[in-house]
Amino acid sequence: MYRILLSSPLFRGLTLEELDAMFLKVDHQIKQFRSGEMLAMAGEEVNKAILLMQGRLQGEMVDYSGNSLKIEELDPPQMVAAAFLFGPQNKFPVFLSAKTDGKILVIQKSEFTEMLSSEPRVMVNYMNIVSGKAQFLSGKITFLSLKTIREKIAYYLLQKTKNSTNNKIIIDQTQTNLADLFGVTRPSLTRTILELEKQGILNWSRDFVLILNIKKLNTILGR
Amino acid sequence: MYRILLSSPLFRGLTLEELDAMFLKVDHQIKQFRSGEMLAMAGEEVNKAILLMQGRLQGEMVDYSGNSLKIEELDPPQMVAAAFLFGPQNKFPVFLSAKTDGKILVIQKSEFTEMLSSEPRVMVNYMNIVSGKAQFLSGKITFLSLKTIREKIAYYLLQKTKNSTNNKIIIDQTQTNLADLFGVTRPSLTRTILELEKQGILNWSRDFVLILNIKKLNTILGR
DNA sequence: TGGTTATTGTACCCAATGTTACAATTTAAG
DNA sequence: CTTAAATTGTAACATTGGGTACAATAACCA
Repeated sequence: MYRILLSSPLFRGLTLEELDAMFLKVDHQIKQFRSGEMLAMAGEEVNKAILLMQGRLQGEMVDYSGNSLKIEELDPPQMVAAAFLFGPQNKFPVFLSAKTDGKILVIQKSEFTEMLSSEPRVMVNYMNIVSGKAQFLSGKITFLSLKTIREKIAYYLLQKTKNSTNNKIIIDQTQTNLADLFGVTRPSLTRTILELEKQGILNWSRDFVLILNIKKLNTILGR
Repeated sequence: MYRILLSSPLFRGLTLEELDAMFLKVDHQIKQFRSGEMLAMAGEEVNKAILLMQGRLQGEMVDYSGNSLKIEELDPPQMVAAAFLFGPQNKFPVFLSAKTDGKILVIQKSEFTEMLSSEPRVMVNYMNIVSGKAQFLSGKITFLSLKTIREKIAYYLLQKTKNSTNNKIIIDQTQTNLADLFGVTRPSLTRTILELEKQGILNWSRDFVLILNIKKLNTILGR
C-alpha cells in the first residue's frame, strides 16, 4: 500500500516495516482527485500535510491580468506545499490543480507534527525538503530577475546543458508552455528564438535544440 | 554576552541560563565586520550557521548587466542564509554585504547540527525559520511576477495599508531605494508615481503616501 | 547662513515586449 | 488519406520602461 512512499524524500531511509508501523499509529486518509480538479486555492490555509502518491499536480500563480505563470509541476511521491505547513504564514502560495487523475495522502498537521518528533529521521528529511523548497524558490527568483527574453532562454538552455554531454537539448515542452514558464507571450518568445537562430547561436527544432555557439550563449548572460 | 540572542527566532523560548550553558558546549566564534564589507558571494558554499548580532546586512542579487536587485535587509538578531545550510544545494543565493559595522556569531555546520538534535526547541524554531524563508521567497516571487511598475506600486502600497488604519502610509525609503527593491530604474518609478498622482489615485510626499482612491488602486491589480 | 550633497522631477529617444490577427506547418484522429 | 486541432511563424502597431542628462528642490553640515 505505502510502498510508493518508501522512495519519497520524506520517508527516505525507513524500511517498509517501519513505514507500515508508523501509519498504524498516524491517522491519515487517501483522497482521489481527477484531472483538471482544483485542489487548493492560493491564500487558503495549509493545515494538513499532503503527499502526492499518484498522478501529476501543477502549481501556478495567476497574475492579475489572468495570465498564469507556471511555477512547478509535481510528480509522486512528493510532498505538496511542504514549506507552508509551518512558519508564520502558512497559506497556499499557488493555485494547485491536477494535470491527471491521481491520489493524495493527507495527514492533519497535529498528527504530522507528532510524527516528526517521534521519528528523527523523518524530521531531518523534512528539514531537507523545506530547505530544498526555499532553494528552489530562490532559483526561481534568479530566473525571474533576468530581464530580457534572450537572457531567459540562455539561462534555461545553459542549465539544461549541464545534464547533457553534447550540445543537444531535449525540449519536452511546446513553445506555448515555455512562454508560460518564462512569463512572456508566445509570439515574443518565438520572435526571440528566431533571432537567436539568425545569429547562428542555436538551432531550434520541435523536439530539441542544438547549441551551435555556446560561447555566444554565455555572452548573453555576461559571462 | 549572548543576551541579544535571547530575542532571536532561533533561541526563542530558552532562558539566558540555558543559552549560556549551550554555548559552553558548542564551539563558536564571533566575527567583526565593517560597513561595505562583502561577507559572502553568491554561489559560495554555506557550511556555517551565521547569526547576525549587531549591525545591518543586505542580500542582493546582481544580475548580469551589473544591475542589482535588493532582496532583503537583515537586522539582528537574525540568522543568515538559514534555508541554505541544509538541502540539496547549500550555496549562498545572494551577495551578502554589510550596510553598517557589526558582528556575527559563527557556528560550524556539524556543531550546529548537533545543537539542533540536542535541543528540540531550537530544532522547532529552526524549522519555522526555514519555512518562513520559503514563504518570504514565495512572496517575493508573487511580487516579481507583477509586470508593470503600476502594479508593483499598487501591490506594495496595498500590502502596507493592511497595517494602517487610515490611508496614510509611511515611506521610510527613498525612491532610489524603492526602485532598487522593485528592480526598476529610478526615473521610471518617479514617472509612474507622478502618473498615479495625476490620475488622482494617490499623493506621494517625501515621507508618506496618501491613498486618495483605494478602489482605483485595487483596479490596477484587477481586483 | 551658505554651500554641498542627496533626492526628486522632467524630457527625449530607443529597445524590448506585448497585442492582435492571421498564415503556415505539423500532429493527431478518424 | 483527409480533416481538424495544435503548434509555430510572421507582421504591424502600441505600450512600457530603460538610458541619459539635467533641472529643481530639499536635507544636511560646516
